[in-house]
Amino acid sequence: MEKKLTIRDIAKLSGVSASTVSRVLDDSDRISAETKKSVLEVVNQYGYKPQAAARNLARQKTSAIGIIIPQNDMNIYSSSFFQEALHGVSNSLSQNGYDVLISSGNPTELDAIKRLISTSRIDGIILLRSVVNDASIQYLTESKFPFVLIGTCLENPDVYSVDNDNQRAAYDIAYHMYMTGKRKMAIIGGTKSSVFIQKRLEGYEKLLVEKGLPINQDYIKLENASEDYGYQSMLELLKSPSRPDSVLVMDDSICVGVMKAINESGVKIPEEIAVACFNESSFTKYSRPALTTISLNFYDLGYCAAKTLLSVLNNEPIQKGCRYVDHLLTIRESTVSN
Amino acid sequence: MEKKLTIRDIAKLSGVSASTVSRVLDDSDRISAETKKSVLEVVNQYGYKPQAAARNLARQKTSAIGIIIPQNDMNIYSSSFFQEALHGVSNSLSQNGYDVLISSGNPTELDAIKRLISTSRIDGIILLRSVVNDASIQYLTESKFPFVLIGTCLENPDVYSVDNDNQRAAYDIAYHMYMTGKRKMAIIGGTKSSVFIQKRLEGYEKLLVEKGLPINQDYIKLENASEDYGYQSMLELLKSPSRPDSVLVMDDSICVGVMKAINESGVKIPEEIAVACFNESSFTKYSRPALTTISLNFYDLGYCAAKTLLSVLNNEPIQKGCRYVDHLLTIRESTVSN
DNA sequence: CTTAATTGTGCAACCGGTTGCATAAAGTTA
DNA sequence: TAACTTTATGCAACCGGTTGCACAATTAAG
Repeated sequence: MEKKLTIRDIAKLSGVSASTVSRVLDDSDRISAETKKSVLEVVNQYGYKPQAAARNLARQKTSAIGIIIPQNDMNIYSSSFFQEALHGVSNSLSQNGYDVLISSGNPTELDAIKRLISTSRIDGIILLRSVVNDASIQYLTESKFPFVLIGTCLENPDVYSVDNDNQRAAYDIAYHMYMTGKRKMAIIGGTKSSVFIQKRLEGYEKLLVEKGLPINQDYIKLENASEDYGYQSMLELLKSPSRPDSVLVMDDSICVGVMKAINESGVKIPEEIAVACFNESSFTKYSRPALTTISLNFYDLGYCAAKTLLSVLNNEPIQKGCRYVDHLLTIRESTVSN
Repeated sequence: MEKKLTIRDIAKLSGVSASTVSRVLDDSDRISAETKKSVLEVVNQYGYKPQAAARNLARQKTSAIGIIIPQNDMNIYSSSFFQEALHGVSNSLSQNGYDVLISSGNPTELDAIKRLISTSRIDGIILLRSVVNDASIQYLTESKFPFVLIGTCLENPDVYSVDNDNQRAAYDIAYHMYMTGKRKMAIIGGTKSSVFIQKRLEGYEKLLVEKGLPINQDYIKLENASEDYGYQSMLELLKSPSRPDSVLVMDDSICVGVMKAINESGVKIPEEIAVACFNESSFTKYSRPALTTISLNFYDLGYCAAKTLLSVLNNEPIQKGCRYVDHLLTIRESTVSN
């Protein structure tokens, strides 16, 4: 590694002062066109890049944002969630000269956040969430540190958040079922205490109401998110006198149990019962029949969250509260016979 | 956010000079015990933390290392690979006051690396790799920038790398097969051009040789890594006059095809044929029967790579070349009948 | 009791950028 | 041509830490 050039070296080489070089790199309009050109030539020739630490110190901002690596207990999301979201965040931010700093939440997430903030390493933070209230959100809100939430829309309109539209997603998948002739839809898995499950239930019910279908409480199985709960609930539904003709499952892991129950009882998919579930995974792709899924676009979530955070940091006027990104309905054999 | 305290504020509050505070925080031995105590009191009381940018500038190091987010084409690894490795890296580094900076390889990985280096944002880099030679490694080697490789052991002993012991892993799984009475083992999936597949083949053959079993070239199906290749290869083996009694599959996604072939032909697992594969995933856990797997410990990979990099950065004497971390054999129904 | 060695602390320069303000040069206006 | 803007650039201070060196205070040695 040869010696690093400083801004004063570049200044000397182009016959101007350091301040002029600095302004050229900032594309200030107080510098003449010729000066800009000649300085940029030198800058490019030597591949000069301002040193981040010096710049950050002078500007009193870090040009970095922080993210905490989620523990794997975010089981509502597919495992590629984090990686894809990160790509989105990183692409959006690097276009604007920002870095992304990550930290495992060690020992706790809140500790990690405090550490990043207190050493002035980051200007803002992006949080991945499935719950509404927790210590980190409260801390950030109180300290007025800029942050954006991914994965949960808060009631609080002062908190910026980016989420998938769970209500719309459930509605879309129910609509698809309806269009393939299904009229007796069940919904399985997850607990009503989660906000995103509530939203999905709303979407499901919205379609039923719109189409004049009855809301049958026996078809709503939302007490637990385990594979076994999926298995047991599906068995019950299959034995019931008014067996549903379609089922929406809230997660692919729960769907493993659901499929097991259906296969064991020899009921035909999708003719006798159609199956669709949330979250794409190797199971949904490789299952026989392959499963129709609603997959959430994690890249966009990250990209949009980063954009939002940038706007906040630049004090740009921006709509407060929650914004939604699109989801993707992948139709496979489990809902459409070929 | 109230005004940030500087080191001079703390100095004033504790009645010493800024340099003394700085030295106290560095635990320098040229400061008396009493002074340390009284300064630390003030520091703790106000929660003072030195500002990273200023410290980095003065010390001429960034206390940060970089990682490029892999594209999802690292299909040899389970999808939790990155996340777990990152946890390992982050935990190891944050204990030593280092930050982890990530970047999507945009537009290319090499560009991302050059950007991070040229702005002096990082002191070192950790690369995730499945191939031996590429532009990034070459660039880093030539510019003598400190880096550690995860996932590939290079021939070049000047490059530090951390990897799973693929040879040992294949040996272990073959040993397990042998101990359950299997004598005719096949090995399926992946191409011999990958270093890690070669290593696994070596481990497989090592066991056969040790136990005095013949190496049957017909049992070695290493031309392709697709699900379909797994399906076709397994069909062939099943139809063969000397049908194997066990099969090691190089990846869980390939194993999807293998399982499909076995199930279609009605052959019993594990009695007639035992199945084991590399990489844990929802498929291997939820498959019926559940699959015996070798899972690589990604957290340890990251942790060990970070430790290695830290040693390099601190010029500590350290064994050059490659080091291995342990893997985990998870025995399930597909190799042991209950 | 003087001199030398040791220990603890402060001064001030430095890291490499940025930016308010002063000023020289060029352009306008009367 | 004098007075007034406007435009382009440089000076120097500043961001908030770190660290070599000087020096005062204390202890040890002669």
